[in-house]
Amino acid sequence: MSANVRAPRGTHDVLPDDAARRAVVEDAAARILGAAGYRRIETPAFEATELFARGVGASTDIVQKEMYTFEDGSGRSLTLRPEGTAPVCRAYIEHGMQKLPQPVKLWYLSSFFRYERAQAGRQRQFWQVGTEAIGSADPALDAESIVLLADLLDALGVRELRLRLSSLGTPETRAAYRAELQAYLRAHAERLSEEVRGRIDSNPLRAFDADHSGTREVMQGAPLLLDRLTGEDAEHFAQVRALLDEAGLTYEVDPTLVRGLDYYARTVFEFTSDALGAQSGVGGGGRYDGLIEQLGGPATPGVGWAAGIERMLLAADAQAVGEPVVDLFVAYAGAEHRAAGFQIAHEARRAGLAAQLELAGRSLKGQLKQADRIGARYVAILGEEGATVKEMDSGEQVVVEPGGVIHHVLRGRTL
RNA sequence: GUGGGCGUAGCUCAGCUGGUAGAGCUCCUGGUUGUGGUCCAGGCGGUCGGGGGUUCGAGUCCCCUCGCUCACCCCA
Repeated sequence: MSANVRAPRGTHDVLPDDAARRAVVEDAAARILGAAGYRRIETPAFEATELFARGVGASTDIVQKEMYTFEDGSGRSLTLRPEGTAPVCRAYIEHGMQKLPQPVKLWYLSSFFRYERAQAGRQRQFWQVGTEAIGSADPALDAESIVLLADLLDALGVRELRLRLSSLGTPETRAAYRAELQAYLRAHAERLSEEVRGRIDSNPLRAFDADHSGTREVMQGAPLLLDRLTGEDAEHFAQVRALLDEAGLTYEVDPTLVRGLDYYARTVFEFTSDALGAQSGVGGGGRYDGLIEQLGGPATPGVGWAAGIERMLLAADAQAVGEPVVDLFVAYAGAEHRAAGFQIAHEARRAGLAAQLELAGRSLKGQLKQADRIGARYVAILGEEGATVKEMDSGEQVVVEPGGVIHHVLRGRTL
């Protein structure tokens, strides 16, 4: 390894070409979510550690081993945000948004941080676009939320998408089911993998995801949460499904769908793309009706999702991003004309043109080459006879007064 | 944290059984004493990831280490 400093593991520079593709994502999100009444919010990049410990759940991998936690100068424990829902809920409480018309619909596009081993589609600093709709338990809100994500993924051309859907019930149902599942797992403990056995207390639901053959056999006969939903929860789920059906969305009900954060209740969903590698989830979310209360606010329902920018782009057809337009490149035949060129380039920009000036001391030949590379439509060459304005496509050129360059280009632009 | 693969110029790569480094592309200059896209010539650019060992000699062999990458785990 060379002695040069590199970007830390799991981080990367967003270079100009990539930044242009991201701008497409941001524009699509702003358009689609804005049309549905969502307004942008941005929360701090770091928060009190306690927010995530309480909000995300102490037993989750995120809290147990993936947080970037540090002390600031006064000894406060802070953590780089590993996800977006808890911070937005914190902001909802802190700013008294329960006094606004409900639901409060918010979206964000921010970076998040998790200390994990990087691989394709998984970075230590990653970007997500996400929504949170807080203050209503209406199943229409769940369905609308899912449809919005589907629209965004569709607009971006994300390939080979699949939507999985389930319901976790209310916290009470979930707790009762959890006890039932734990009892079942304990009864078959000897056939379970060591890892799953060790998680019976902390996260029994995850047993459904195990690859271990003995565990899989046991899970074939395990009780399913979907079968234990109360009448209200079952009805809520049925209404979400009916609305999605009506919207023409294809999905698969997967009773084993488990999301890795503790705050989910009732509806949960995840979009995956088979065009991706092992990290196939492009976006997912669900309802978190108990979270606001958990964080010290009034009992308030909410639903939201997050989608990974890097993963959406990986799974999307490479969309050609248009080259930036350059109206004018100002070249000069000798250094004594540089000051005049500087002024013309500046004035051209004030007149609304995209204008660039030779800035590297190239030979005239090199300057024309540069103008060609950046796709300039006109080049103004300043010299003894005045300004030679050359139209690059045709190669035609005319000599004008230096003060007439901008007028000439402006006229040509409308042709 | 655990495995597999890979580390030679900015990029893509070559370098045979060890003899001390090359090509293409890019960039700059010149051919055209003031003019692009083609062509020709030249130039810039590498302690061959790092350290140690074997050897008269290591980019080539051995050991260690760091990094990148894919996967496990988990998620966006």
